[in-house]
Amino acid sequence: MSHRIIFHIDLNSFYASVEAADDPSLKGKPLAIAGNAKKRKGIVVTASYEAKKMGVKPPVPLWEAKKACPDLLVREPRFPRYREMSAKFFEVLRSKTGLVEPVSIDEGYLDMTKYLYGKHPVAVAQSIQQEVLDTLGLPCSIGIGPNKFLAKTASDWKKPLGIKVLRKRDVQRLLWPLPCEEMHGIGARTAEKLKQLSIETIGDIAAYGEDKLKSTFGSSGGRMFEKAWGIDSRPVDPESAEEFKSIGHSRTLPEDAVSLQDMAPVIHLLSNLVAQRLHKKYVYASGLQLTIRYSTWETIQRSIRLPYPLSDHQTIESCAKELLETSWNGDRVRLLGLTGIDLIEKGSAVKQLDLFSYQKDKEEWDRDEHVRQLQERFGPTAVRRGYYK
DNA sequence: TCTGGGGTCCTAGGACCC
DNA sequence: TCTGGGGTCCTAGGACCC
Repeated sequence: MSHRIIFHIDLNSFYASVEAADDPSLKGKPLAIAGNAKKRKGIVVTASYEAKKMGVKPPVPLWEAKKACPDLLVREPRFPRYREMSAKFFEVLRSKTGLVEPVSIDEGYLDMTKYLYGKHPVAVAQSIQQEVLDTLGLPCSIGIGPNKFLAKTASDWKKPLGIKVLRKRDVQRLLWPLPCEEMHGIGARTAEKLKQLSIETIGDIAAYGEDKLKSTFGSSGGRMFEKAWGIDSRPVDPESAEEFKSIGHSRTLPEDAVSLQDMAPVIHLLSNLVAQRLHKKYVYASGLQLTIRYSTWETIQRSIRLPYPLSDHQTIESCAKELLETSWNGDRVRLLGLTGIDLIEKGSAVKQLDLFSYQKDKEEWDRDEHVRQLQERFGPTAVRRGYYK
C-alpha cells in the first residue's frame, strides 16, 4: 500500500456533453438537461458550461433556470444513451489498468500504481483525456493523488478538461484555506454544525483534534480529520460497484394524491419497475421499503420483511399496498417510492431456503430457480434464447 | 411555480434476551 | 418500595453524493 498513484476521472457535465456530441448544433450553447421538461416540477439535472456561466446551477427548478438564462436550450434525459456512453467510457479506462472502480455513471477511480510503466502520471492522464475526447467526444477532468480523497479533490480543481496533481505535501498550502464544505462528504448540515464550533476551513478541521471531532460527529468525525490531513487508505475496489444493496424506484405524482385510489396506479407502476430490475439483476428482495413524501415535504419510510425472498411483481404489489394502507396518515401525498432491500443473489438464495418457513406462493420461486439453473447451464441469455417457456 | 430520482452509510432508540 | 447491566438485532430517519 506504500505510495500509490490514484486517478479520479470525471466526465464533465456528462448528460449535456453527450447531447452535444450527438447533436453538434448544441455545441457552445447554454443547454440544460431536465426531467419532466413539460410538467411543472422539472429540475435541471445537468447544465452545459455555457449555461452554468449564466447562473444555471443544478439542481435548480427549470422555471428558475429559464429566468436566469432566457436563451436556455432544454432537452429531456436519454438514460439508455447515457448508459451506453458510460460503458464505452469505462471500457477505455479498463484498457489502462485492471483496477477500475466505477463510482457513478460518469466517474471512477483508477489505481495506476503498477500501470504507468515508467511514464509520467500527467502524460498518461493527458493521453487518457485525449482518447476519451477523440473516441467519445466527451470532455473529462482527471485528478491525480496518492489516495482516493486527494485524487477526487484534484479532479474538481479545473473543469472542463482539467488535469491536476494533488500531493500530500500540497495539503497544507492548497487544501487548508478552503471552506469545510469543499471537502467531499461534508454537506450543508455538517458545515453548519462545524461553523458553530468556529470551524470554517479544512485547516480548522485539521487543527481541531481527532477526539473532539469524533465526540460530536462519531466515526465520520474521524474520517473528516484524516482527510483534512490528506490521509485516506481506502483501496480502489473494482468489485464494489457490482453488488447491489437495494433497488428502488420513486415518482413525484403529477398532482398530490388524496386517496388510496389515486395512489394505486403508482404503486402498480413502481412494483413493476422494481420487479423488472430485480429480475434483470438476478436478485431477490427479502424486504420491501415504502417511501411517502407528503406535500409538506415531510418524508417517511416504512419497511416489511417479505414472506420469503422474491422478485415477482404481484407479491411485491400486494405487500406494497399493505404497507401503504398501514403507513399513510391521510395527508396529501407528493411522492411515492418503492425499494427492494436485503437483496440476495438468486444463485445463493437457494442455500437460505431452510431458513424460511413459507408454504404459499412458492411457484414463482421455483420458476426463478428453474431459470437460474438454465442460466447456469446455458448462460445468462438462455431465457431470451427460448430455453425457457 | 420551489425542490427529481437513483443510491450508500451511520446512528438513535426500542425490543428482546440472558 | 422498586426494579441490573450487557449485548444484539431491527427500524426509521438523517446526511450525503451524483
